[in-house]
Amino acid sequence: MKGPITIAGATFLILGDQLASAADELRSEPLYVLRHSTAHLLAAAVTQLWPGTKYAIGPPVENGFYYDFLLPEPVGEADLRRIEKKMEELVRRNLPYEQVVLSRKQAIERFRALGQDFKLEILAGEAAAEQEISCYATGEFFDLCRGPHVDSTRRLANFKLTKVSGAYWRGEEKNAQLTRIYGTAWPDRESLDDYLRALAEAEKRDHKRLGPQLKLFRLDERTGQGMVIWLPHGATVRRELERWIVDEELARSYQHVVTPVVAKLDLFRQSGHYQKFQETMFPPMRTPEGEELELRPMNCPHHILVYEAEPRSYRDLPLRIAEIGNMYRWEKSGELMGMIRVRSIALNDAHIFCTPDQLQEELRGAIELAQYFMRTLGVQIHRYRLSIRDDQAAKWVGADEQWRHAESALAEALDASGERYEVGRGEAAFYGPKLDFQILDAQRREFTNNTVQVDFQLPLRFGLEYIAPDGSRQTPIMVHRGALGALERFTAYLIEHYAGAFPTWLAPVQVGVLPITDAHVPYAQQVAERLRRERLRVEVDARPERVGKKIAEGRNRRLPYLAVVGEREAESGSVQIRDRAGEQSSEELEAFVERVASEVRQKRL
RNA sequence: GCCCACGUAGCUCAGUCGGUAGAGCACUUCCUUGGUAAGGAAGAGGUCUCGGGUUCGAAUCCCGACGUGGGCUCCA
Repeated sequence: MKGPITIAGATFLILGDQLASAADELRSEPLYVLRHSTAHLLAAAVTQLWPGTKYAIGPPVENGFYYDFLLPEPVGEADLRRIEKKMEELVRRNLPYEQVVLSRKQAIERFRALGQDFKLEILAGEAAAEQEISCYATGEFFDLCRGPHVDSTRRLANFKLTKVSGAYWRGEEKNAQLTRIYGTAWPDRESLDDYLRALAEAEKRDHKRLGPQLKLFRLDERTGQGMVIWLPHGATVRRELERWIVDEELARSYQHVVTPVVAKLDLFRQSGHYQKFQETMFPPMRTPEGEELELRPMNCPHHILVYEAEPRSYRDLPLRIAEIGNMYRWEKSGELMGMIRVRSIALNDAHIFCTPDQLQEELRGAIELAQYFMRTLGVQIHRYRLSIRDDQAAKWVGADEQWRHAESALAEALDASGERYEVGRGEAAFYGPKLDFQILDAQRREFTNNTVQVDFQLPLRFGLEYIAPDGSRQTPIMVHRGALGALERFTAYLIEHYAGAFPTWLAPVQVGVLPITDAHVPYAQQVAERLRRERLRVEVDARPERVGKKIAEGRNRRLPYLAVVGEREAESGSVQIRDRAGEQSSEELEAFVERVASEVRQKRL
């Protein structure tokens, strides 16, 4: 399951096993060694504090490390301080990290004597082939480990334990749940402090904090979990995005449709969603008349019905059916997160029905459109991932040949785009491989923002056809593609990306007009009216407050422009403009109107 | 769903050993009409998430439910 694989003549590094299976060069990186050794230090402290603890694995990860334990009693965040103290004590004792190479038999005996069942499992599993078993001893702590490590615990000074969570042994839900303790570790005090400071900064851009603060959205338990209330400001941002998306798609020969969020359950039986995706679907509704209705988890079946609305000829293809489609997924309660992971989802969705000859170009077009959207918004795709099957056949539907065809088609389209990408085995959709556009949130957690998928299955399940030039009936290929992604997740991402300071064209309020005294309110209203005639979004702050306060608040609200108007401006028909950078300028009202209107037209960043 | 936390005014948060509720901002009213980052005063606002329990007495301790956060699993 590890190592490079080859698709369509190109070779890719497999992701998904994180650093735990890192290549040998990576294992010797100084920072990797430091964090890996700190993980051992953590385990040494924990096993001293809680004798009888069984330790599982403890790899370095981005910014730090963790170690998984089966503890004799529950351990929580309140215990972290105590564990850190013990770690510091071990650091002061200047304990060496000593490599001990044992024969397979000796190793098994040793870990059996220690009662370390997880290590025995590893010896019987992934380390089964090795005859010489590398172990490391640090004081009384003894671990199965390839190393390398630092020479002594005294090299480890700049660490901090950060959180406790549950984690399943070998990452499988049916296995025992272990206690995972996370920490961060750095070569020097400054790097540690910088990292902790950056975390605190990231919290300030957190969409869960900024969203309610800027009145963009709220979540209320009375709507049910994962159901977003888009407040007027957030709805404005979303509406601007939607208008833009629809315009751009219409310009690329997409046809927009509107379809309902509820359908008979049989529709999802036919599509296969109910068989393969059921645990992510809301339970069916049973009507008094005995009908079974289902909230749709995806829009594809409805778009297939659009395709079927009339007989199709090859001349109709490619047929690009688009919708900003609402769908509902029953995500488990613990999986929900702010607006990034929700249960009511509005996807910038489309299904392209095409011939095999057209597939390449359609995939490229879908990739380019997504990139155009991202470029215009000044956001960056963190990485591209080609998600393919793994060898657990039960998870996937369709013939091998079609999967291979689909995988190579995506790989070729990606190659043509010139983007570097990685391969995610086992990350495919149940009906076909996909290309995932990955983004990072403020805390550098990775999410899939958008996908482009090739699908041979659904057209077959629905018996879709088109008449080919020779008069024969052929099955079209379906491309499922997002471009912007889900509006909830993407808006959350934008809030964090811009730290709430949306580009003017997206800003819920673009200009705040601030009269200096009551006497200037009529002129302020005039200015606002003029701006509104250009379809700009304006607010007049007519409260009897000092202009300094109005400015402070306008800045807190991240308004792109504040127009201060007083005696001078009213007389000369001008505005005193203050932008978000704090730059001030006096401008003729007409010049300002044109400047902002043009900035909005150009969607300037 | 699972593990670990958390839940006090609209928001951010204090609240000691169990003794009956506090601040700042926001809101309302009054004063102030002030030219570029927060004027002054007063007022109103609470079933301390909900339900049980322990106790003479619970925001505080215990149990459960609900919700939120960080992870795990899953995923756009």
